[in-house]
Amino acid sequence: MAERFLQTLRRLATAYQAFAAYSAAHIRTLDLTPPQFDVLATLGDQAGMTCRELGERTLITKGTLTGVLDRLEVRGLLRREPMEHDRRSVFVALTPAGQELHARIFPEHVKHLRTCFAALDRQELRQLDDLLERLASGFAPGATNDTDVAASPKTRMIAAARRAH
Amino acid sequence: MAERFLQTLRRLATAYQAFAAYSAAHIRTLDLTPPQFDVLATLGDQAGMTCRELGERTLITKGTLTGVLDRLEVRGLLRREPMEHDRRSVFVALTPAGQELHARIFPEHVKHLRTCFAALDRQELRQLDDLLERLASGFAPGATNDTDVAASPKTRMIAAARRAH
DNA sequence: GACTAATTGTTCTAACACGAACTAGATTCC
DNA sequence: GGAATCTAGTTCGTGTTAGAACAATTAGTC
Repeated sequence: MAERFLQTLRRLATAYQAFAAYSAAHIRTLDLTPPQFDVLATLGDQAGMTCRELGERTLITKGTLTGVLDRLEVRGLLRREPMEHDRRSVFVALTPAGQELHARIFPEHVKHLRTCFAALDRQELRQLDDLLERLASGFAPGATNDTDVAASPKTRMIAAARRAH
Repeated sequence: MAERFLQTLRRLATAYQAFAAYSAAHIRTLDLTPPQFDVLATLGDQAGMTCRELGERTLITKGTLTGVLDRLEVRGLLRREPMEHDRRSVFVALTPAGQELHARIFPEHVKHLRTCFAALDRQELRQLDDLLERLASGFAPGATNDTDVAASPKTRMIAAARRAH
């Protein structure tokens, strides 16, 4: 058999793409972009964090993050403050308006996503978990993340998933 | 359990992201962007096709595709020809230089990707296939693709996977 | 045959995406 | 304590992304 793994790769990409499209379409109706939603989801119910930590969690590279935060700040959903101990760092947090928006749309979006997974029962979810984890560990060895290399590609609802606690 | 599916969602996104990053890093060393590689991989060893078909296969929306094709055309890797029967359509195909490049880098990239899947044996690949397919079918119901809605999100090595025949 | 509707590809806008260069501030090391 | 090094964010350049508006063309309908 010629390259059996390519079929699985294709399925992985297709499944992810379909899901991402479904999620993004809903987010757009909420008047946000997917990266903006990721930031909102990551900062929601939190005191705040530095740009560095926020970038690591959302997998948004720092260059991109500046622009995303700018747009949220202009809309009054987010604020930036200089850090006291380390004046290189910037502390970012949601404003009350941002928290309010998060509280309103985050549960709604999760509910919207849930239907995607209705086709799999609990045991299958666990099975899929297991396979995906082993797959990912195969090419994230120690994660040789020299600074930026880690947070490369575009994310999407990762933040949402992370907030499952 | 609060939203069991979110954990699986996170794994799915993480696995895909990690893979996409790994693949994209290699593609960049070949002096191409991922979408450009997708086009090259889709047109390789083929007579050619219309923009519409190319867009469907690579999941690149038509607006984006125009720019991607422009850049490949400028580099002499691709050519566009008017279609005879339907003068709305454009026929795109690789030039000899494009075919030569494809023949040189496509096998190399597949080889590079293969190591990612070394962690799973044949049976596990099949199992993963099955779960992913059922997952995707869960939210691609009839695919209510009124025109563009289908080809929404960013692709990556999808074309490579498709060319597994 | 003319009118309407649908399709193809391009153009345009706003937002991301990555890498690289840059500034300002903190650490290390001698 | 000062020089070399590292780190955090911003800015910039090129390319991708989706969506919407558009012109050109074809198809469907009467």
